Amino acid sequence: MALKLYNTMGRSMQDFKPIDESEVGLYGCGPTVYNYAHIGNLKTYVFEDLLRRTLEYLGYNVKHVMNITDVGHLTDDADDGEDKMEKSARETGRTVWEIAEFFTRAFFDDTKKLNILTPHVSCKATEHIQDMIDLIKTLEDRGFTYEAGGNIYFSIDKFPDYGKLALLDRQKLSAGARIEVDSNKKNPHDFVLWFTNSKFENHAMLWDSPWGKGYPGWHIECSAMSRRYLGDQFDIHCGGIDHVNIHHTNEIAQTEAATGKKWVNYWLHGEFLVMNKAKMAKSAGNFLTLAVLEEKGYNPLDYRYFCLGGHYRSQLQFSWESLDSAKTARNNLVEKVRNLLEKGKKADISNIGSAAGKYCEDFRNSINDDLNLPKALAVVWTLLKDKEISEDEKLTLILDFDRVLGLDLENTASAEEKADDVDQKVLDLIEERAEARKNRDFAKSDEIRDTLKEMGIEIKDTADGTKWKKM
RNA sequence: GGCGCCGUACCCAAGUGGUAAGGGAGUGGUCUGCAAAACCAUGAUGCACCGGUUCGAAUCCGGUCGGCGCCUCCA
Repeated sequence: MALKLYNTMGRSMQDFKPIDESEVGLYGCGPTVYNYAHIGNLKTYVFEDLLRRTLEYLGYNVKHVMNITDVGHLTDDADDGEDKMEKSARETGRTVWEIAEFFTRAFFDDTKKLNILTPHVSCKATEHIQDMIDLIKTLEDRGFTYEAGGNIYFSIDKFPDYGKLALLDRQKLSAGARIEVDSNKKNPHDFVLWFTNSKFENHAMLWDSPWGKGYPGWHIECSAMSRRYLGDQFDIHCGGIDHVNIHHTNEIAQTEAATGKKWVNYWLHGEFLVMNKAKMAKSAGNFLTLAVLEEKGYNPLDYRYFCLGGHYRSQLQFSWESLDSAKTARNNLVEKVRNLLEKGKKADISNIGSAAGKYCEDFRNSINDDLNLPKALAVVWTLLKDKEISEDEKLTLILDFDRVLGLDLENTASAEEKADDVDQKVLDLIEERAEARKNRDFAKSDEIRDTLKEMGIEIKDTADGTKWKKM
């Protein structure tokens, strides 16, 4: 079975066929670095990571590009809200450049903890201003722009296909229902390519351009940078579902207007994380970062496992209860892999038996089915319970599957085995307790168990002696 | 108001025409000084509700109720 992906363009499941078999071009919209990413943002990056890993698992050579939006964008209101980065800088007494640097680093710290593969190219908007200017000039030369009130606008009426991704032709474009329309716009859905007219003095990020000193509109950066690194046409563009209507719609208009060619073949969008019946957002008061989860004792990979439990195209309900269940499940999985590592030996995947091969096929069919990771996880659990499969084969298959799951099972399972960083005192106490148990002094034995628990060490008595692990 | 999506057990969640995956929790058991862990067993005659199509519907069609998102920066 070939890889099938749900393409937002056309709203249908389609067989994936790359433009060039030797390299798949993948572009994902990256973060705007004015604040920490919340776990809802991170859900989308986990999804994109699963997409990339799936493609690589299936043998494709992927070129993954992601932008870093380090030019500020507007906080609210049509085109005249305050710039998010400037606001963050003003509030914290740092420069916008420091803000961008700080939160870019924080973002990559988070993705690393989630075992998200680093994009082959991470490109900053501020380092590609010239590419954007060039693209705007092309649009200008081709007659898609107009100047009004000091800003350069894209005229959507010049681009007949406008809105095909978002099915906008089926919608009545009723802009201005919630915000005041910028009176400079010929069509309410026109958007700014270049601003020279900022409402705010001391706007720190300004560049020279043929239209005057100013800064780029938001949508142009993705068009310009994806084009630089992936060319005029490439395979897959993904991002959050909220980008369908405006951002991706505008990107398509700009890029296709400039090149005169179809741009991207597959558009994939990740659904939102939902908490207390609302999408996660700072304004909704349900803003959780990965750091908060860590403070509460969760491993970032618990959150990754949690994301694996739902399909990327479905909203995922966050609750502490469901995160707990993901944590327990991941711990159980790691425990099983640890046992397999102790007893089994990793074999060559091509030499497994036919019964085991069936699981390989099931797993592959699951991810081929538009990245059905919940189903793929079910395959893993069913495999673990199957008594017909040897432990060597189980280990081999699961470590192979983990190339997609990205749970870092081999390292996690073996790392927790190491005793290097444990206090000698802990080992002494365990020894002392064993002695007490031998003498049937259970009061003392239980007391030591409590002491160890306070030290963060959990113990269990098995037939092979007492085992312990960090909680 | 327009557009898109969703409603499956206590929780999370697959399943889009052939008789309900998986995980967590719970319960019972084995083991244990006890505990924990582990292992074994166990859960929807049912898929928001009503009607229709069909030999057959969670899945298709119509309606009702409820929820989410986008239309404004947003993952």
